[in-house]
Amino acid sequence: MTDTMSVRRGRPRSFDREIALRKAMRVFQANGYEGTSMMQLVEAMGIGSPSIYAAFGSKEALFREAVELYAASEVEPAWQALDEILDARLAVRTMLLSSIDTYVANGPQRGCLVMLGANHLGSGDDSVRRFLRDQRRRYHDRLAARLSRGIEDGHIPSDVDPGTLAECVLAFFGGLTIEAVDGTRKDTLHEAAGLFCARMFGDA
Amino acid sequence: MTDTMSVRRGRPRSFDREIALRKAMRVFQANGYEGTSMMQLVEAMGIGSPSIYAAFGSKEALFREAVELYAASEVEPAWQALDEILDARLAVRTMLLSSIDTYVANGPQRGCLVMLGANHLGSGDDSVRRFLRDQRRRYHDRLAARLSRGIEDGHIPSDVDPGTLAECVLAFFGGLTIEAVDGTRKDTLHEAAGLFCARMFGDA
DNA sequence: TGATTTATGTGTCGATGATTACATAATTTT
DNA sequence: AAAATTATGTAATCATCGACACATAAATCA
Repeated sequence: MTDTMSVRRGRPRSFDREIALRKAMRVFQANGYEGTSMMQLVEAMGIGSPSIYAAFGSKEALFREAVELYAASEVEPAWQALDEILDARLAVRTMLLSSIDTYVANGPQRGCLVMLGANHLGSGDDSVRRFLRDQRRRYHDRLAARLSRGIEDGHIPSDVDPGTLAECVLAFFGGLTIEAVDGTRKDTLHEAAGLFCARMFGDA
Repeated sequence: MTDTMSVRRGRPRSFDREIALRKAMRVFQANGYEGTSMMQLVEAMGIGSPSIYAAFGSKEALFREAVELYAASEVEPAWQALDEILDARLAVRTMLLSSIDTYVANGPQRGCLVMLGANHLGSGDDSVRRFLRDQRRRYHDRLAARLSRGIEDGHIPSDVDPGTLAECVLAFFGGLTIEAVDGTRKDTLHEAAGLFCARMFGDA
């Protein structure tokens, strides 16, 4: 069959959609959803707002794409430790430590866009917050699944509910991101994460 | 000596400042700093915006007073467990469990105003965020001091740095508030906090 | 009572928010 | 080359933001 997309006609887009999205991601990461204005996006992406709306639909749709790109390119590398490392205890610890490196690494952008990207308070009908909340739920489920497997493997004592344990890890994880934006130093966060894992899972 | 305040003259204020501040606190708690508009405050407090500015100075000044009232009336009761309970392990656990009750208790207002009251992301020159960050630092210091005393008392093993331990507790605490606004049920949070304390401090 | 002081309500200010109309420019198709 | 199609930049739209000017009302002081 032929190409599913209709043939491109008319004036071609003057910018690279992926690059523009990545720049938007940086702006959102630095300022959050409500904190970034269209003007900031226009300046950072180097194109006019009509082009943004034509290419992405709306500020919220752009934000969602930016979050997905962020999840794939920034948080996923750290979380892959869960899949790659055999010992569940070491896997979780590696994930936490790598995440800390990610948050504190690139310049003024600190903190996780998934965890802190939008206002946490506000009437519950906020679709942006619901979107981020669902993302967080997925991280919880992923953690719970990995810990459950760790129990089967005998790396984690079986007297705890993996869901509860995942809740602990995710809560600690979320608090870490707040401490990161509060300016806590990387080695301090590392020490805290190390202590947390040692106590929660026993010394691996 | 006479009253330090100059004698009250002219038209007296038609509203109770404390009551109005408490109502403002509720609005801020429900919507965060950036999320609440002056119009919402006007409606909730039952007075015009000029009266608000006359009584409190600015939206930010009102927010600061609201946060202080919140800290004194909402979080302090739970944190007093740190001072009142002799065993540091039980003190911290009681503080966490009571805090959870506070967050999930009063209707739609979930989550801690000190932890989640303002955008976490944004250029660092935001005075409101700095204000909340300083509040959080004080909680860290308070935890560290209590844990340090717990080590002296022999309730907590002395092979850990109380500052690092406090960092763990505060991170977990902050993450709990995010989970609370995400809708996690109270008993789930209780179980997580119980497990966290059991693992971090040993069974008390 | 009359003068003074202070709070209130109405309405508005300039700034900024997201979104889009409109005319123009740059392509592809015929 | 002409027609059709699509993207771009400028500028406007409508809503809302925080903050305040102004005249008025209500109290205290002399």
